Amino acid sequence: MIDVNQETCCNVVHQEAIESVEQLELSVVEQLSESFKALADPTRIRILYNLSRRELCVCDLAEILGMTQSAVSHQLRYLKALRIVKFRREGNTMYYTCDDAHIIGLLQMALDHVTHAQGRDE
Amino acid sequence: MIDVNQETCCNVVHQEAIESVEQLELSVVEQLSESFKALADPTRIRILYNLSRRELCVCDLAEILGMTQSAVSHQLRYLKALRIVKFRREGNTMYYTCDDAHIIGLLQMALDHVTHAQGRDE
DNA sequence: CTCCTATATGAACAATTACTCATATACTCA
DNA sequence: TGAGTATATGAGTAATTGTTCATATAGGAG
Repeated sequence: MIDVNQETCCNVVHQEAIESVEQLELSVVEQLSESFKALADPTRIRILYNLSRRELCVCDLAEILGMTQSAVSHQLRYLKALRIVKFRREGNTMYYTCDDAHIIGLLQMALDHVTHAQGRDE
Repeated sequence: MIDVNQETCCNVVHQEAIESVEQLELSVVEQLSESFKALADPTRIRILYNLSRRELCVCDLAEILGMTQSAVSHQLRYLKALRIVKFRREGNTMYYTCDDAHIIGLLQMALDHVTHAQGRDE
């Protein structure tokens, strides 16, 4: 069965191959990329790593990361919007934590790979 | 012990808190973000998902994704540079696969979370 | 109330990104 | 050789992103 309507590219589309993989729903793909985007930036990785180990205030994070309070605060806002970090107020000070098992799991899994698979094939 | 030299932010840096978390090496953080960046784009997620299930040519991918051959080829170059996808030539046709256990593991873990934890607290 | 401090936020900007378009490359077949 | 095809790639572009700077908000101490 030679197939139809592919303006996309070439003529040698393997129809059977195309149909053999069940596609992900686009909303699922969006959710996936949302999670990975949160972890795709070095600053956010370091923030999440620290907040997964200990409750810290904005100021502590700025000191640890060697970044401005504003830069840290912007990233926290991003993570807050995704509900990845939680926070509580104590006077003027905001304390943040990360207990998102999903995100921490992804981070830990990637970390295990990087720190373990050293000196093997890659 | 009140601490020293923090021009970063406020004066209420919790020295004990800062020192309690062992920091990641920056090179490790870079490697982590490299992996997550690869998965942070919907197009790449769909490409990797398909290539983890089956060997496909550029043309098939373009058809599946409803994108131009060029766009797909650019993303494949990106993934190739990170050694996340492999390929073989058969005449004019390039067949790509993804057997990177690390990346597939991350993708699968995130996918499990999205498709499982539906209707619970998030 | 006023001043001080910790954090949040809007605007601006440079860097990066994902795509399009045109073209180059590399292979097949005659 | 030369035409045809599948893929790769460089330049250009619009959109996004991570930061800085200046300022706003909100609570505490007096």
